Amino acid sequence: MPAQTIIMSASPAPVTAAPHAATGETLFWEGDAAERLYRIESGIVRGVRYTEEGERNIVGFYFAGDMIGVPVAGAYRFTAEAVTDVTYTAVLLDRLADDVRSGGAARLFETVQTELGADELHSQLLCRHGALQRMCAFISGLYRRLGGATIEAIAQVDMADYLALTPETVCRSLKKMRDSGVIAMPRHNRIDVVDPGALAAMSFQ
Amino acid sequence: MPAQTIIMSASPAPVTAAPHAATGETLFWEGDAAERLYRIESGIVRGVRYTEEGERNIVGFYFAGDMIGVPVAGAYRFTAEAVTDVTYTAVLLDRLADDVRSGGAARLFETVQTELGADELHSQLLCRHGALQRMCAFISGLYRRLGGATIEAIAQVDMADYLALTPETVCRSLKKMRDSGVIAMPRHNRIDVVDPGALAAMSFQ
DNA sequence: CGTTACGTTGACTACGATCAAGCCGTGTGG
DNA sequence: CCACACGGCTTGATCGTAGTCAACGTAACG
Repeated sequence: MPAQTIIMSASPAPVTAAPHAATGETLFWEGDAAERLYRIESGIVRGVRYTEEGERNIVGFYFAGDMIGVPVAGAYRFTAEAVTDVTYTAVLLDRLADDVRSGGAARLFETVQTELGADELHSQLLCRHGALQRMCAFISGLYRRLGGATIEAIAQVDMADYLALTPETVCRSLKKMRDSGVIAMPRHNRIDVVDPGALAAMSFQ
Repeated sequence: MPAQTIIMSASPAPVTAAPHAATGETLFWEGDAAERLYRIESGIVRGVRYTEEGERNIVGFYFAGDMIGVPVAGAYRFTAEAVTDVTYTAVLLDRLADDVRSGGAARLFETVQTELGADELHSQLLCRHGALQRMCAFISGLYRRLGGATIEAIAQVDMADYLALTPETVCRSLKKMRDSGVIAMPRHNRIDVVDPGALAAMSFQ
């Protein structure tokens, strides 16, 4: 069950602690009626969808500053699960409409940038032929997005489900990247980007 | 150069002929400042993007009723090219903001449904392993979207660039589908869906 | 009528999925 | 505290499939 905490209507003075979701918890479920958007304040969230055949797909990873939960036909497009401990702010849809009213055309699309951008990125990654290039492009993208050399907490299984690869292939690709010296892995779930330039170069075959 | 015709501000009485783009013409360019959205009235449009390495990617096909041209950071996300002759309506962004003002939360996301849905579909297709399944899912999706048994005018090269396959593989997959009797191809650029059920079934391996 | 782009077919190859086995780290119960 | 089990990671061997290269056929257009 997702955490149901939301920012209540009118209590501006003392900002209570931001709502929180522990590792593995679900923020919202695919298909549920969307009442609010979630703005991630800290931590990592993964967007999950299950195919008719029962395969798990990851549609995106989301980070601090991202706004997720945009509905299609009133329902959430994917299930949002906390990869790490996550703090977030919930924004009621009605409240959002007010914002747009005052913000005008420019603000109109701000709220959907995250999901539009995430989907776009996902397609671009999947278009790359070659497991190694896909992995390099993925890690390179994370490196830029997170603005730092260290990527932590994302399981290889999740990368596999995101990039439409098998866990074995992900593992082998990471090994190649280690052997090439573009990354280091002090622990299994931690990737240090050593040579960002070479990493980016390897994204384009 | 794209057709620059737009619906002018206040002339409600006699509806002039809808703006028109001939086969191959460009409606808008990736990266251009987005001033208006395009609502397709008839025909087929493809969304195109070129990678840094010069490869052509097709990000989506759009049909009558679809609204395209949603900007990210003020710029169009892809180039829109007319696959067939196309008629469309241009909606100024300012006008759109007015609409949202009067329409409230529900209308807020209506304008982005097309692109959000298209990106989602694209990811789902690309996630399928197996060229035949990908092709079947693609054709099956077109069949449902177009609400008819006939799919015309989409080149195999375009399908290849959309599904991240080679033209050769697309051709061979279509041949298999012909041999299985799920589709017929009276001409090279026309596909008749003969057995929609079997087609859908083949989408899931 | 020639040119060009697209489609078709075949032979070969490379890459990633699959199957199988073992390893490691974490968490739980005796 | 250790034993054990579980999930995730790692490595190897094999196989199938889609990419590649090459050649030819066919439709569309000026």
